[in-house]
Amino acid sequence: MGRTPPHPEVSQFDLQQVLEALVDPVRRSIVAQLDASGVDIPCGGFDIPVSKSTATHHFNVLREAGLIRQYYVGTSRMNSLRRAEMDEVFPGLLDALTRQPVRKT
Amino acid sequence: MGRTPPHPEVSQFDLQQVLEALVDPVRRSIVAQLDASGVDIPCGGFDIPVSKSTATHHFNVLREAGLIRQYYVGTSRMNSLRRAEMDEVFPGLLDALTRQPVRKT
DNA sequence: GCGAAAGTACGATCGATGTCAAACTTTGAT
DNA sequence: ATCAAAGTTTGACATCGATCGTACTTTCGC
Repeated sequence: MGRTPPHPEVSQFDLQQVLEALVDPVRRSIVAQLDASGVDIPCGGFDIPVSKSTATHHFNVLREAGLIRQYYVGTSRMNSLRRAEMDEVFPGLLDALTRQPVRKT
Repeated sequence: MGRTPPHPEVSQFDLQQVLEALVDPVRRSIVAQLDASGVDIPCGGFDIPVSKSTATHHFNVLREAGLIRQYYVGTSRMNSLRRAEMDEVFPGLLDALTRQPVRKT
């Protein structure tokens, strides 16, 4: 593994892509948990009701949209919320979403 | 026709449903056009690249999510953005979205 | 009344996406 | 060296939703 996956630059953030990422409740929950905790969290450290392979998919979608940054620490893939960068490009968006609890299903 | 379709109350607005409505570019374009014009617009008065039956579907989704209010005037169905009510329940959300241009696709 | 205009209803289609299981890879610890 | 832990990859599957065409309904104007 060891390789750092590609991350989009701020200038490439796309609203459509960000919305498609955030419309999924599992992914919105991941973002909410990152936002609430304030620290980076490994993939396995989230409370989400899906299998590991599905989780991998969700993290990929979030990373490709620019919502999280991922880096390895040993065998763990850490996830960091790109809060400031998102706020810069889409001011108010994450605020509006994290202010609300994520729906159950 | 003549009958007024059902509209959700503010207390029933659901973030998941609102996001699912706004993730579609056509629907986001409808909301943006309503927001920009400031006046009510009949279904046929929007600049959207879909057939009439598809348009009907999109307006239904927006209405059921609480984003627009619909009422008949003759054979025309008028559409009104429920801006204040949305802002009340999801402050900042419409601001964040209408601030951005709707992507082409 | 009749025709046109504005939508709606109803299927049907087709692509996208969320999901999982199984096999694999990489890293750290013993 | 071996094993376990943490993710990834791949392929399959199922569901959902955007789309359209056609037929239908309602209302307005002549």
